[in-house]
Amino acid sequence: MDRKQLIIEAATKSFSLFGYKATTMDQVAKLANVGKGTIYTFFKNKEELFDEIISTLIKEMKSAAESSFDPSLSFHENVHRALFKILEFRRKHQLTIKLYEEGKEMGTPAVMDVMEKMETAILNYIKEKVVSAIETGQIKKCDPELTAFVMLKLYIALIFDWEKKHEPLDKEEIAELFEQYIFKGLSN
Amino acid sequence: MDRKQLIIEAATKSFSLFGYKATTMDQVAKLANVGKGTIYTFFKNKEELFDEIISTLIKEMKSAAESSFDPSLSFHENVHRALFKILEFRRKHQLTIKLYEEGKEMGTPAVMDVMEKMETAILNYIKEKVVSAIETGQIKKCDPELTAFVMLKLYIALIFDWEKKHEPLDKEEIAELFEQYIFKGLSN
DNA sequence: GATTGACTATTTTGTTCATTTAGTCATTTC
DNA sequence: GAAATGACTAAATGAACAAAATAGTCAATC
Repeated sequence: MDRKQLIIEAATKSFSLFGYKATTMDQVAKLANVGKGTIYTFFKNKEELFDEIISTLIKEMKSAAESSFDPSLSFHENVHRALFKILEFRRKHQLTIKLYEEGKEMGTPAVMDVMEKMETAILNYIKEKVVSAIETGQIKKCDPELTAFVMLKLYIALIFDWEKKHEPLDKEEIAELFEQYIFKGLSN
Repeated sequence: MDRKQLIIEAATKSFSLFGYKATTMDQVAKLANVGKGTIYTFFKNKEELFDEIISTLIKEMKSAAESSFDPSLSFHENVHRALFKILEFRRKHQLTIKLYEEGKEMGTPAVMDVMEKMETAILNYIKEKVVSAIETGQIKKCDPELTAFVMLKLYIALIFDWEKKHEPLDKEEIAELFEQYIFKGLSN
């Protein structure tokens, strides 16, 4: 039985359910059916355990997005597919939501750090895709970094902020809005 | 001498300097050279005094935006001018900065309420402009509320969030980006 | 009748002390 | 003897209480 994996799974479960701060190492040990000391043979401390989980999450997200990417399709279409994948992914992963909330309303430093890391990873991924879309002439010339930033902010605004005062938007609506605002433009 | 006005001015000064929570009614009374009881002959309580100040601020913001509106220019040029005026206003005004900070890092309920009220006022203003732009056929048919929301979020992201990790964008750059993303679209 | 500031009830803040928790390490287990 | 463990410690957190500050009142004053 892979003890390290057991620990990671237990910690992921607890972080997803209760957040970073409210997860104790005793709890993780108990959940993993492992002595607390064992955790410290694999991870230097709580934050490093957390970091490993997040790094894995980032890798999983990237490969989920990548697997939905089809170079024979248009950039536009690929953004749709990647968006759908990430949206599905997000629903499955309680963890991201929990952490986003904890970062915002408690400002737990370890969580803030990790969210920044995630944001940077996502921005770099989008940026890379934007660069190749410009190269292949699929979209207009634009600043890739700024464009990635705008796309992510729009996404976050639609997913998290809009829900605060309105009915949540479903996958199709979000994809449609992206198309309307970012790709086609409002001008007649 | 208009005692009510003196109170409002003193309170505005103190809110701007110290924020809502750190402003005491004793302080306001002293600053206004007025007995504390006098404040309560004009305002039911601290929050109502605060509300009156903010309502005035919102009115001032609206008229600042309105004054920058030029019907001979295109819709998107006007939207940009109006939004920029509002955000510039917000930045210049010590009070809004202080309140923005207090809302974000202390979450003072009265401040949060008021910030929401401000955001709603801005959103309604944009929405109204979007509605008439759709009617006059200047932009495509779209959900005015969602469009106002997206525009405001994009502006805030470009003006406040982008600066956290990059060189600030100037007025012209922001205007161009807004046109590029929202109005023209990225598609070729 | 308007104004006031001493007064009160409530909230906020500071402090102490008990509990919880991250991380260690001597002991146990296989 | 290497890996695993959980009782242990130092540090962080939070509960409980006391003290201070503050919003709002109201009888006295102008």
